[in-house]
Amino acid sequence: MIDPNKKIVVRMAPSPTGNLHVGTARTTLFNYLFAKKYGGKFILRIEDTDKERSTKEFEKNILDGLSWLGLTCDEFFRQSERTEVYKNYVQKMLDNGTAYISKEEPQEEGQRSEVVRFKNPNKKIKFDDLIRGEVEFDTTELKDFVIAKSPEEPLYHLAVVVDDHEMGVTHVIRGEDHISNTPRQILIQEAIGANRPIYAHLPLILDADRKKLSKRKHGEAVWVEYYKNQGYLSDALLNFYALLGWNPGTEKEIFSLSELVEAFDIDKVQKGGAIFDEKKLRWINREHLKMLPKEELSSVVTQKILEKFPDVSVPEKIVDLILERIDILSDIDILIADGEIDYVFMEPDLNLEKIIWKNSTKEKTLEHLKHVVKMVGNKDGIMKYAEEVGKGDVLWPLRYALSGREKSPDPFTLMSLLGQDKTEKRIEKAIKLLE
RNA sequence: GGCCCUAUCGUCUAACGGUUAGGACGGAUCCUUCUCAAGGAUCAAAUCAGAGUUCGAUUCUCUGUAGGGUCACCA
Repeated sequence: MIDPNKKIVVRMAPSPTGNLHVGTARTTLFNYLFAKKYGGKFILRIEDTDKERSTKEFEKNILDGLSWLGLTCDEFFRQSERTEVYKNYVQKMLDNGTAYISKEEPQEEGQRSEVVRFKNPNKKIKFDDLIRGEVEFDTTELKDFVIAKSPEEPLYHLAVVVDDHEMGVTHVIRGEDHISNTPRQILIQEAIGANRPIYAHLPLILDADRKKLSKRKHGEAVWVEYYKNQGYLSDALLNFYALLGWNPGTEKEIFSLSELVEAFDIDKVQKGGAIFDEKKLRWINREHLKMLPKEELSSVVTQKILEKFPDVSVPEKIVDLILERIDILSDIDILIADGEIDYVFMEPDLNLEKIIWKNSTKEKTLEHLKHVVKMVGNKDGIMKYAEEVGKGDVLWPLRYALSGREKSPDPFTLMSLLGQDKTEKRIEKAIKLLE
């Protein structure tokens, strides 16, 4: 299937009419993986022939997003800078009769009274799709479609075919929503004498209702930027995109980008659409978070804590504690906002009823705390005592005295987080409350 | 509606035409220092339907059904 003697050239051709979409990012990844796997070239081409809808802001968002993801291209083009090239091809087609100037009745504002139409030979087009196998269309129903508003203003199909030809693109890997564009583009290739690239149409990413992901319905959640802002790691996102429609043929699920390149095989790409499951994405992100260097996570955590508690010193040990409770970086904000770790930096307010474990008594609890406060730092001693008199009776009030919370890490973790002084102080406070 | 694509647990998916149809996410239950979290273990959970080919179909063929994509002077 892959000819080792022929250099592979793929391209990603996003249109800057919106922010970087997750579907675009996924398709880019597959192009990137395919190119890197076989030592090919990966071209990024901005398809901004639609001057009305394309903006520099969107282009920047797409470029920034791809670079954040680490999907770097080998060559870069912008269609708006290539109008001369298209003009030549339009002229060529006009000259050889595969296209003609057509008089039109403008139906909408901005429409021309003259456009360039393709002279449709009305034939059957058959092509081999790397993923789907043989696909056949009858192009008759396409009629003489418009390929340019004017020789200076090419439309999508023309520009794509010309560029893929000029840039030597060997493989067109794109979303399945383009499959019905393929016969049109093959027709144009034949008209200009271009080689036909090998096509591979990727299954779509679907929402929970099995529909194409749309901005209208899902808002910002269709943008890569949204996931970046949520605190997803770029490698985790890439890992997740790859598993949507592809599998390594092994049971390995967590991959770095370079591991994906290594494992990638286009023959293992699925045909059916795949639902975007954020739960699985969160899990993948957590797995990547666990592999992150400690210092990196530590600096993020520290920074977020200092936003709420400006002058505290942040204990190193808190990073592990937080890592256990989060899937994505923004979960840290939630943890902090909910006061889940306030006890580390502030003396908690204690509630008399809550200090006492289940059906224990005030007297017993007081006795236990008085005993334990003398053993701070001696974990074995406390455990031994707790086992003698009843674990819950000792550990619950101890933990509550330190955290002021019904749910928290265990008392020994708390003690090491707080240090001896604070620990003793808090237990004394609980004792006072009980007396 | 026309054309095209697709069809294995709820989800992502594995399975030379021969498996007790496997794994992962999520869920449930249990264990693990009192609670939580994390971790571990166990369990539930699928071949869209009907024909055909075959000694034998998840796998090949056909039909049906369902879902999706696409039908611009957008890309």
